[in-house]
Amino acid sequence: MAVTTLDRKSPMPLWAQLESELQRRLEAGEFDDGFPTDLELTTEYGVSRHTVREAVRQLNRDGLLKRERGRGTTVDRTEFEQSLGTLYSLFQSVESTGVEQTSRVLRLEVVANDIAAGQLELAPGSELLLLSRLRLAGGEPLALDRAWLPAADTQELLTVDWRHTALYDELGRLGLTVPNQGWERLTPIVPEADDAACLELEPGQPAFHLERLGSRDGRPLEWRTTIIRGDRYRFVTDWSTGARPELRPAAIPG
Amino acid sequence: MAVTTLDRKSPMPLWAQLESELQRRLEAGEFDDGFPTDLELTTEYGVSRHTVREAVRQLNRDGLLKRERGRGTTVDRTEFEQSLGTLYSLFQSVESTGVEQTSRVLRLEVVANDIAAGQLELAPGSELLLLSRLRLAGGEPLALDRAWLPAADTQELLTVDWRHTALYDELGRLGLTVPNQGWERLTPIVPEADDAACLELEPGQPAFHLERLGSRDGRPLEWRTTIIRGDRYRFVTDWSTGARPELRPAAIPG
DNA sequence: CCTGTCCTGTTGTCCGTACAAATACGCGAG
DNA sequence: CTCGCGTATTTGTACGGACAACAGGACAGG
Repeated sequence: MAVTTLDRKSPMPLWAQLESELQRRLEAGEFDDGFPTDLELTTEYGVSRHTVREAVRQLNRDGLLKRERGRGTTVDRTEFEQSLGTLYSLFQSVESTGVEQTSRVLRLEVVANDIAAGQLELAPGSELLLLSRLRLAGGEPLALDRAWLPAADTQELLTVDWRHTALYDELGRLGLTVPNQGWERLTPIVPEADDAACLELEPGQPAFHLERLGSRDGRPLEWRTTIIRGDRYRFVTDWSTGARPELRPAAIPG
Repeated sequence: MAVTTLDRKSPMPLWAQLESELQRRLEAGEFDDGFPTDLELTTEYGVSRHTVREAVRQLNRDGLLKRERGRGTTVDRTEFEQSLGTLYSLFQSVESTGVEQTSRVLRLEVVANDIAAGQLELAPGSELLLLSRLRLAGGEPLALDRAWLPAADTQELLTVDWRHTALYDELGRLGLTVPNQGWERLTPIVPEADDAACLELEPGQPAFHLERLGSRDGRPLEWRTTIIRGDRYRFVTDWSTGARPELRPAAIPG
């Protein structure tokens, strides 16, 4: 183990070098059983505690670490989930109200869909795994979720019991690639008649339409469209000064 | 001016007290002609430079200040606008495409509206100033905007030429109170027939409905509802790890 | 007038120290 | 065994100093 990877003659500040070094070791999983204390890092790298704190402060700000006075510094494993975007926060916010969420699988099969294939950068007519679920919150329909994945290497997903689990959790559990970046797009729509019936919406009632592409290092892995009931779930943002504007879905009681 | 507003026996850290104090003075406009240097603040408040930097660091992180080595610390006047939420970023993003924005005033009069009065915490039947505008981008309808303000003290707004100006700009220009906090709520709707006609939307087409309450120090000042064409403007968020998810409207070309 | 140099002011980085506050843990009393 | 207390550990806060990096102005020389 090289302990002195810090170059005092480098134009890059010491704390920045230390930050990169610690992030590298974090991603390598070296600190899964406890992060070093400030004192340990000062002796290990031969820098002052001030420098250590400056480096750790950045990692703490990015949500990779959680520091607690008296307890020490720990690795925050929730960071990735927090960055999963609108869809994740929707189900998260519903769950935080204490309402139980379940899924009813409508379709789980290999299909062809040229729109999804195009988003996944596959040839038209490529075989795709379609997972179509109706998501319920407390027994009431919440959203209609369709996810397309390349059929290659995802055959194991066909045997999963999807009623109480999340797609990414299953991908990780089966050792498949989990997206680490992507984008989402939100539009208002009036659902098709059959979709509206699924969601128990009156015909002609509007809803949110969320499209989502999940990728791993730039390679598309998952195309998803979600229709969210607009009468029971809204997006709310506080823009009080100081707090960053952040849209998060809010369940409407009743 | 009391210079020593810092209480060393308070449980709140010195740097946090200093941060609040500086933010107050910032909003009061005291530093419009230059922000003090670290050294000046240390002598003025009798704390170490470390404490000053910790306080200023927060303000810097929130985007209120911009520090530059050798040059000094300056007030970043773009921050407030950046925190104005969805509505601001909508018009901002449209403007960034180079398309010219204009407004056509539909109504500008004193009315009574119990929903708006309730949001503004006024008695039902209170007199409100209603500013109803159709917002155009490049000649095409973009949004239908209705703003209600307490009629008291806002009579001057009746004489403004609203075609090329923003509500908050006019409030500031006339010396009236400008909101500094608030919230927004986004839902999907199918606009009423006459609203749809205004926006040149086919009947039955969905749109975004944005409701907004702007306040000053907790006192409601402005209730606004905006209907945004959903076929030409969407909310897009990137959730690549590291970058915070941020919804911003995206104009759809064509 | 233009240019390069020096000087000054300002923020960034880095070191040292000390105490406070919160938690974890061992140990003795009951 | 359980509870409470004191001690050790760990991070937060706050002080001090020193030098480096950078921007900008003053100034001499061409």
